[in-house]
Amino acid sequence: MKGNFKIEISKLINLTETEWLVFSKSLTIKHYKKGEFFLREGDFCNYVGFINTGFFNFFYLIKGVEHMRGFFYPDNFISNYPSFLLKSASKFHIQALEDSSVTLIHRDDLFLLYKKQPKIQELSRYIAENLYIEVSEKYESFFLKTPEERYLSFITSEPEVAEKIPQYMIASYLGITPEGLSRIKKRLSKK
Amino acid sequence: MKGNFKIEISKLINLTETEWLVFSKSLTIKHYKKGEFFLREGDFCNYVGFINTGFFNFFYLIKGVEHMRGFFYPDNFISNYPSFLLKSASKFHIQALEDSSVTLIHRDDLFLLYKKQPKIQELSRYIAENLYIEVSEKYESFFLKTPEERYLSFITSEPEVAEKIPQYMIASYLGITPEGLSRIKKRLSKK
DNA sequence: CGTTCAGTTGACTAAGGTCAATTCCCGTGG
DNA sequence: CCACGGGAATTGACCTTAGTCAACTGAACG
Repeated sequence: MKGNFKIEISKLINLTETEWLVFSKSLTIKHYKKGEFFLREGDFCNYVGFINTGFFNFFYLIKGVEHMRGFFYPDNFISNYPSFLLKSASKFHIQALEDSSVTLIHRDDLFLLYKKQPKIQELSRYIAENLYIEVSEKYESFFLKTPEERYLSFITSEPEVAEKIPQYMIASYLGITPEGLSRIKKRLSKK
Repeated sequence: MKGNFKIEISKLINLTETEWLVFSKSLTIKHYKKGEFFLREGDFCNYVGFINTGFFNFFYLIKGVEHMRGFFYPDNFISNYPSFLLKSASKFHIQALEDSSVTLIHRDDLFLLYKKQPKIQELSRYIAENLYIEVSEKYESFFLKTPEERYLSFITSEPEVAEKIPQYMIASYLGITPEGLSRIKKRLSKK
């Protein structure tokens, strides 16, 4: 619940008890049933969330085909950050794969806090920096690895995810077809 | 020169003249000859730069093969931001493709400024956010496009770059071999 | 003129995509 | 408890694309 959020935040910035109280006034908690959408394509993302419990994925829907692009786990932030920052329409969907609980803050409240509390600005800087580092690494590894290598590093680095999602989602996440992944697995099992 | 830097910065944050003076005390200008390195693999990136004039690229060197990953233009920031932030060794090279002039700030000075001037923190938040948005888009388009489509969108969206770099660099940037690009061009010319 | 290196072309190979058929798995209902 | 239905996963046949390696062309430069 909110406890976890506070713990994670305090790893990034030091808020006094009063600062925390001010901050937490802008927070709300929302629950999502499995299958519900945090955000739909075309919508504007007005919130940044922190996942207390549950699990989300995000995907592009192009010509009827879902292109899985990533996952959001507990103790991490969830948002379409480009849409959130640029106030632009989202190009992808974010959907709950399990019943989930998310702590939300609205863009307007966050931007107000930047002025009142410089530490919140520092927090957002950390978040953006970490997001950047994360996506950079994904980007680079995508270039430098074959689908087979991506599959191997996926199941070893994120086994929890790999176990709880169906294989066609994994395939899509790796940028290949279900048939392709099936063959890769077969090939690997022969080694 | 520094003028341009000031103009670009003032698009992002409003600094008073005195704030600017404090800020600019941390800045130095460095010149790079064509071929010189802004950063080498294995080095620690201790600076963020702003390109006044010139042109840089960055690439991974893996088993003797250069993997071109991107370019830095005038009026933009240049750094290996993950290395800069995490104080980790750079995994790639950044090299000047032309004689260049860069305005630099050292990590220590920047971090000090965060405490003295909250606006600088805001600046860094903007920068990180923009970097994130940029690399996210590149990442997504890489997934959703074939090499041929990537080539077409590259030459239409960045014609200046496409014209001034040799074709084997373009191929590497698109994630294909020079031969592959040669065939793509041939295929396209037949249409 | 040669030398050099980027770019092209050809022959061959391997990896995935596509489409269709089949099998597997699991939940539901008789 | 078993039979059935439907989606997920696998398999096979065939195709397309890019990789690899080697040969060749062409332009730049001494």
